[in-house]
Amino acid sequence: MPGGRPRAFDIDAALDLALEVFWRNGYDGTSVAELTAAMGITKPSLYAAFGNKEELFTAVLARYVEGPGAYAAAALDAPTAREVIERLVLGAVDLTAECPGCLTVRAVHAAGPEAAPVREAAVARRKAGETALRRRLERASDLPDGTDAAVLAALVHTVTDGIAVQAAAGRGRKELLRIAEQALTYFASSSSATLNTTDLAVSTGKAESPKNPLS
Amino acid sequence: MPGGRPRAFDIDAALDLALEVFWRNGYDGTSVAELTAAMGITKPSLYAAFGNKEELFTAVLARYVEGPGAYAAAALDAPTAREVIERLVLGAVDLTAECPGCLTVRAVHAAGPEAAPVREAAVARRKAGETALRRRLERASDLPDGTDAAVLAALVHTVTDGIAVQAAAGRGRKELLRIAEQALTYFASSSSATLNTTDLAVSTGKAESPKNPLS
DNA sequence: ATAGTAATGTACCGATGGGTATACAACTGG
DNA sequence: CCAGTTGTATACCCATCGGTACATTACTAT
Repeated sequence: MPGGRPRAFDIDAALDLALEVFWRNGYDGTSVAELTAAMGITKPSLYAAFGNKEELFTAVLARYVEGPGAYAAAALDAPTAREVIERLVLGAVDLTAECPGCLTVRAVHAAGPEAAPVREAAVARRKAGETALRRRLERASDLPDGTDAAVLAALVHTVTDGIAVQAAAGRGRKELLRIAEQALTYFASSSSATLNTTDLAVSTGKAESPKNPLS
Repeated sequence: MPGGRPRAFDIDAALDLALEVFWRNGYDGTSVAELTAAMGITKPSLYAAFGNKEELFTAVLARYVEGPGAYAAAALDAPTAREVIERLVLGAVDLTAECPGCLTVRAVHAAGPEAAPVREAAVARRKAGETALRRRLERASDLPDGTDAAVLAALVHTVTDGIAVQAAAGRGRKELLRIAEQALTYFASSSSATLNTTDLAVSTGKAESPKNPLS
């Protein structure tokens, strides 16, 4: 029954353009004027279609995980835990090398009380991804017995976050790749060398751990 | 010759107060009004003493590395590479757990052309720290032969960056510590298990891409 | 045709951003 | 006491911020 003037732009295409801007400049580093310029629409159109800047960002975030971030979900389908981790880490390099920085890493750093919903949305997305990884690792058969899947998932996440920061700090793709490979070498060496009884290395079985020498 | 009215506040104390604000909100998330409020001075005093917001930030950055960030330089004095790395990683936990996020990580994400000098200053500081670590690792005797000190230094830096992001994303100190310990376990296991190049860990050269499906 | 609806373009809103002009207050050397 | 100098306080500058009012345009249903 409803008529009305038809929208003169494609919602998803506009979201992709907005994504690019948010990706490069972060949430609070992006102005609505920049968004409308990039999207090729006017402010009233933006507000009519997406509500406001914050809602637009959460829509962009959803498109991000289904688009550029889809590799992460796909990585979980790899046959072994090691390959899952490898795909995640190398995928992080590809993702952040092409356009420095990671949308959720930037979003987590959004400042100010008015950006709180944005931070929370980003944290929720990150948590969901990490939980999925943890579940996948729990089902894995190629990890040493006693491996704490939650901690390992968090560590992998930490490494990919670090890669994103390194990319944002100007590190080029080649360097990022070497860092990623080095990290994977460490992961793999532990994974295959469970019996590699080194003096202090193998606390793998226990959550008990090295002591903290710092305050 | 020169007289003049004496400054009514202490420069270093003011810098510390500014540091706290920048730390919590990042460079472009912090307004001059917030700064003056926190520092207990007026805008003209701030501009007279520090030049402008950007110069104030670089001064704060210098104080950061000599203050809260001093643990990083001190860590290099540890007797072994392993202990150096341990101190750096655990130090990152302490640093970022108390006040979520890392000043330089945030600064690297500062947006806009006018923040370019800030980004560059942060990148320079980070690079200097990493170079110092690399030099220290080159002198170490407890690393496997053939270890690439530059890559290892970059990886450690990547992990500490990741920890900062995790802290900013709301991870608590206890969790951060477990992640850090897990990372150290991997480092240690390889450190004794020389060049444990496992079969597959390296799909290396391939730029096989998750690829960005969006325009 | 005409009524109803929804998107568009222009032009604007108050609030806040970084930064400053100007007048005054507090110190120094003569 | 006075000139020179330098920090402080009030009050203001313009640009930009996120968000909107309003009149207009383009469509559907009757």
